Amino acid sequence: MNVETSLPAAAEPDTGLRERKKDATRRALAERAFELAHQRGYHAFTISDLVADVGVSRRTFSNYFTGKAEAIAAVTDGWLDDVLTAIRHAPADASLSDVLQTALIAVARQGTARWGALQPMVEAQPDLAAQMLAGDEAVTELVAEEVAARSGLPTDDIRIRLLAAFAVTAGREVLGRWASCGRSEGPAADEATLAALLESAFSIIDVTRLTAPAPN
Amino acid sequence: MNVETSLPAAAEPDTGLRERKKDATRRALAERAFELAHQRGYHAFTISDLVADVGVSRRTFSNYFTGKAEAIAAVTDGWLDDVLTAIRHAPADASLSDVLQTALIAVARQGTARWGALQPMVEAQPDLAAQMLAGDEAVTELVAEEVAARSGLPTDDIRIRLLAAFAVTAGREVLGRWASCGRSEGPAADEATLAALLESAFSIIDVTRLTAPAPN
DNA sequence: AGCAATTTTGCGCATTGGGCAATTAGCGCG
DNA sequence: CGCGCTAATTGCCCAATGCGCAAAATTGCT
Repeated sequence: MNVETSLPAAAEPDTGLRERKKDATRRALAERAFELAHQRGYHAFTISDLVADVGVSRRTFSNYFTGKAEAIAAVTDGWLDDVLTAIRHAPADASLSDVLQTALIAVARQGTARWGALQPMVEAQPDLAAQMLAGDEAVTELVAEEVAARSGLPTDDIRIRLLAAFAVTAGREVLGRWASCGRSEGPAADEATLAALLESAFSIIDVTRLTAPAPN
Repeated sequence: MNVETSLPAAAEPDTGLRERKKDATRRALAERAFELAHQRGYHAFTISDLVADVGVSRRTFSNYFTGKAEAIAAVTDGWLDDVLTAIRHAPADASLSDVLQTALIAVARQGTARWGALQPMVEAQPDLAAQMLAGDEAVTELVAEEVAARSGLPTDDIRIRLLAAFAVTAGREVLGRWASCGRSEGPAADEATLAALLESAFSIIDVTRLTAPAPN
């Protein structure tokens, strides 16, 4: 439809009222779905309840999401941008490992509160878990592109893809542990714990050999 | 309801007719679901069609699977056992990296044919993709236990878990590329390609520092 | 204001997931 | 062999879902 290449459009590709309204409904639906699931329980409310609360028709919901799980999972939509911009803004001479860790710290700071409530739901509802996992795939794809651009290797290099996948998985795992266990100490100790977890996680990967070409 | 429902291929804790019949029905449903999805397309048949083919009631299907996706995904149930036994039977002095690669080779040999047909379906149907991803989580858990036992580290060591997750992801990725691209050469060349892919994949991880304890 | 594009909505329907109770089929035991 | 016991299958049912379709409402642009 639109030729994106000629437009700068860095910040706001479309500030029209239309887009903003669409965004608003989408956000409202996702937000309320999350809240309802958090308070009443995942199965304790129907899509009809949700749309009644938000003030749109039952049919409109289906225009935005295919189901309850997708709506709830959408509350994490913003986190992706944080990760990507964090990667882009990283100094050019930093190691890939450090870049990814920094990016994960960024998203952890902002997303912990939500994750604390989301994590138990995800673990209890296979529906939601599957949805989140599927979302991770998309995130991995985008992270892989960033990492590829930074490393100069092709996007479909298997190592790039696996590195991105690792980063995403590590992020989820670290965030989960951080949100659930280190809640007793102060914020300073929390930051230290987070960094330690990340370092431990990334200690099993080695990106120093990422210059040679790959077979596929 | 994930682990216990997988099909016991190697060991048979219960050889009663009852269990064997249950296994048979489950297998038949999964198998036929896969076939139908393969031939007609994922959305081109209903559960009612499926049960009519297999010869059980509509209600019985729901006793085994929660949906079409779960049934189809169940055709890969056996692969898990191959991976686990491969890990267990590996020599005690082999490096973790090698052990995992060998295990993946084992499952690749047996599962390629199926995967060749499954892969496109999974990519086209988000339903299925989510289901497979969710299954990977269960597999990761079991692999993590094996790896933990072998390395002497606790199962919930974050590095163990991430290593297992990496292995599973790498397996999926390598298997996918291997099944889709290297189909022109002979079987010997295929084996070489597979080994090369695996080596490339595992080149980004480093398990030499896995002796020190982890913070969490 | 007026027209085109897009979104929202109401209606309807095939499909689904699962609770419940009745029926059937393996299994152990005397 | 017959007889309970347990576990699995089935039919019946209904709330909930996902989505196609066309009408109505809203926004963008001139």
